[in-house]
Amino acid sequence: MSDQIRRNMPLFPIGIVKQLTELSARQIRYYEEHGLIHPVRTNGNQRLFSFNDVDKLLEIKTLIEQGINISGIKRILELNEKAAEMGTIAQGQPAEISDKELRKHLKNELIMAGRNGKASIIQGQLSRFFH
DNA sequence: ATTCTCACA
DNA sequence: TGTGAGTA
Repeated sequence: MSDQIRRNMPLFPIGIVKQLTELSARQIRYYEEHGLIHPVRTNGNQRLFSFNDVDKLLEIKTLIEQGINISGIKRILELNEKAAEMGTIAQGQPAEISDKELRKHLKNELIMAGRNGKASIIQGQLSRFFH
């Protein structure tokens, strides 16, 4: 079983996620409403969160504490995904796009995010692209 | 005992 | 965001 499916395996109910993240159930549900996380539903309509969801919520918590609004967080999360995808492509044997173009895209994404919010936190994820 | 949705003195 | 109501 790959790590991907392992990390996305629906495992815990909101009660446990609440303790793991120290976020209120209200907040967790609210963030779902705004598309920040996508927990699966059981037959009884109860949410089941994956390890990735919890990890994501922890990032969201950090961002919230820094005063970033939902839309800002949404954009940062999207950038992380794009960065991850590009990282996969960049590392894969058949480089689909040149390093030059990759950096160009990321730079634009960063500018976009920086304009609307106060987002410079993702540099940790992107630093490896800017040597 | 838990979680869910909805609504707001 | 908190919180209480009424369910499942």
